[in-house]
Amino acid sequence: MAATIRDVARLAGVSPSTVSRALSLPGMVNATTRARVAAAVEQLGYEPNRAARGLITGRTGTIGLVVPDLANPFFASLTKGVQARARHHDVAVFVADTDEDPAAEAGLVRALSKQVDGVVLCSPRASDEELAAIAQDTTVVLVNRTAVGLPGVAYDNEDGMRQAVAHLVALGHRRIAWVGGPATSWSTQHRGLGLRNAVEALRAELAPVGNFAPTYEGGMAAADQVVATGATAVVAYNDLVAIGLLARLHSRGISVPGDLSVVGVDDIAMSRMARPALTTVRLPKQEAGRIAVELLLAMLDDPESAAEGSKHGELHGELIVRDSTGPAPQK
Amino acid sequence: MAATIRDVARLAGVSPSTVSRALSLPGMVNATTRARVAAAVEQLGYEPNRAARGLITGRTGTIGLVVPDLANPFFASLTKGVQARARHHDVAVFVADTDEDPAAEAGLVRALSKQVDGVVLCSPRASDEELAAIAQDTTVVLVNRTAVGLPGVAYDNEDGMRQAVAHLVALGHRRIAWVGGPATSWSTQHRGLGLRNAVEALRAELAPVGNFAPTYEGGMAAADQVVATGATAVVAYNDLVAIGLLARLHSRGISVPGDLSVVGVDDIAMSRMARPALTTVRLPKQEAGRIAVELLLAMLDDPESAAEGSKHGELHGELIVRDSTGPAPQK
DNA sequence: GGGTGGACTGCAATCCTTTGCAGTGCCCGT
DNA sequence: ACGGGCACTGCAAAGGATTGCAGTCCACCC
Repeated sequence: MAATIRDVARLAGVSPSTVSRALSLPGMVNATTRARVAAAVEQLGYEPNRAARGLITGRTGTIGLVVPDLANPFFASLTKGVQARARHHDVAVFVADTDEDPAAEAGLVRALSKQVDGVVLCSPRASDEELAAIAQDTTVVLVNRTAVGLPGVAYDNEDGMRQAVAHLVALGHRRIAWVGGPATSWSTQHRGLGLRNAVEALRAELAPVGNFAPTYEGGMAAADQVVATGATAVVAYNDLVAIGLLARLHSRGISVPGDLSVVGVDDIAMSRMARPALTTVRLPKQEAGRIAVELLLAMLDDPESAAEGSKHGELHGELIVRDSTGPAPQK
Repeated sequence: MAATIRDVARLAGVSPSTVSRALSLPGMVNATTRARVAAAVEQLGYEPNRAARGLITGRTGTIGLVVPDLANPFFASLTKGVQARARHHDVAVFVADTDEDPAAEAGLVRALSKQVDGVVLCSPRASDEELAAIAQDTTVVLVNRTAVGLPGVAYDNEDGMRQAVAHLVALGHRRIAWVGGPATSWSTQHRGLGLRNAVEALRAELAPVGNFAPTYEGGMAAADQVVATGATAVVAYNDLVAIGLLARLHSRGISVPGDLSVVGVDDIAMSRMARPALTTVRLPKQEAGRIAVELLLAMLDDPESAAEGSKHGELHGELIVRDSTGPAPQK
């Protein structure tokens, strides 16, 4: 059906080898020949068969992306970034969604590894050991976390938390509650740490209320405990949790930001639509996806750089102040 | 590196052909031979090389999915459904996001068509002619709309709108505003039609306020016009628009549902987090993705059914009543 | 006992492209 | 005038799996 390299060769009056070279190593063929080949390619609408090319080069021109949940806007943005960047490099992306099941990750990556050159893995919960095992199968770039020995792109959570705390302290808050996400989550750990450091540096006080699901429901569940801490401000694991807090606080008649200021993390689309619009630390999600792709592709092109390992991208968050934070209430 | 079919053949003491058959046409090989092959496969961890197989069978074991915007929760859910179902069939999914640029669709499908067996296309804006042209390149299943001669899965918008109107009329509303999405959108047209029919059947009155972007901003922009119609209820193109309406109405001090009832369409995650929680027509988004995959795979397995054309899936929406609708105000 | 058919299995071609190696022809230097 | 080198091009193998065709072997029938 589709034109093959032989058809092009025949039409251009050259051998298939020459066609192949004219396309991939233009410097190696005479300009006039190259033009004839180009014309034939054009006329026939020829495009190299990727399977055949992959068979011989060992490369598929495809990368995989594994995320916990596509329906989560955070991962959707990430996916968008990955996809856009990959297309820019003429690389296709297989996406796979683990449905928030960390156990499925390893199997998925293994299955994927046969069909792709490498994978971008977003695995907030897995341990470093599990990740190391997964990385045996194929070239892996982590996103949204780091792990020793593995390349990845992550956010500077400490810095983001510092910005949030500085904002709250400037508003007069002294006691700040912290609603963590899943205990095993890399981000929870780093955000918690960043918060402790920031609070200490600014002579405020942190009131952690434990670990909750990183969802709207998680936020609803945490709200009453937040109130019980007596804090005048709260930092939530992410925006979904913050919005859950907002909902429960509202139904309890607690005013935000009058009685309690709320800060989220991520800046998903929903945040600016929340009522009150949510103050949050914006994470450049698409950017993370883009950088992960660049990192992965660079490793693929030059395996040395992979060996040298631990290539990292680090991204900074930016505090977006909206209406959910305000001056601390006077006692 | 990885084991090939010849390695397996050697270990099992048979020819590569027999291994191939043992795996894909088990009935053709002797049970004991098959067992030996199976053991060898197991021991070597053999998996057929997809590129090599694709080269000869002409099938890639991959389908494409083209959506306007992955970051839109509606399409994210759809993607999730497609992806899950495809994995179930051991088929990989390339996803591509057109960034809401209908002009990019054709090119994207064409590029994709070289690498996939077929594509699931979500193209709300393209004309029937454009779609027909696109479908030349490869096997296409439409999702979220229909077009003559092309298979697709769509929602019964008329029915969904009828449910919404029946609900509103039962609450005493007689004049219902309608905020349409992009004029060229298939869904806008069908929802508008369904609304007109339903309103007529129930002796109410429709007040269309025109076409807006299918976004939060679109809803904000439409709100004042909705108010100006004097309607006591409004149906929005989708939930995003409805949430935008909610925001603007709130800032104008118009009570929902006290002064005005609001109904959306889609039931995205955000809707139940809105304030007030949004009454909406829930569309089975993942289900649509799943069915589209089934349809596509069936057409691929049996091209006849493709020729017979116009295979369709139809899905029904379900009205989810939350807090944004209430009794019509007494004049 | 020879012939026929059935049940398996193997051979070899094929899918399409890339790439190491071996030309071919020409130019230039000596 | 001849050898060497350069620039370019072609040959052929390779990559891994599938499949039409042909072969082997055995059992069974007449």
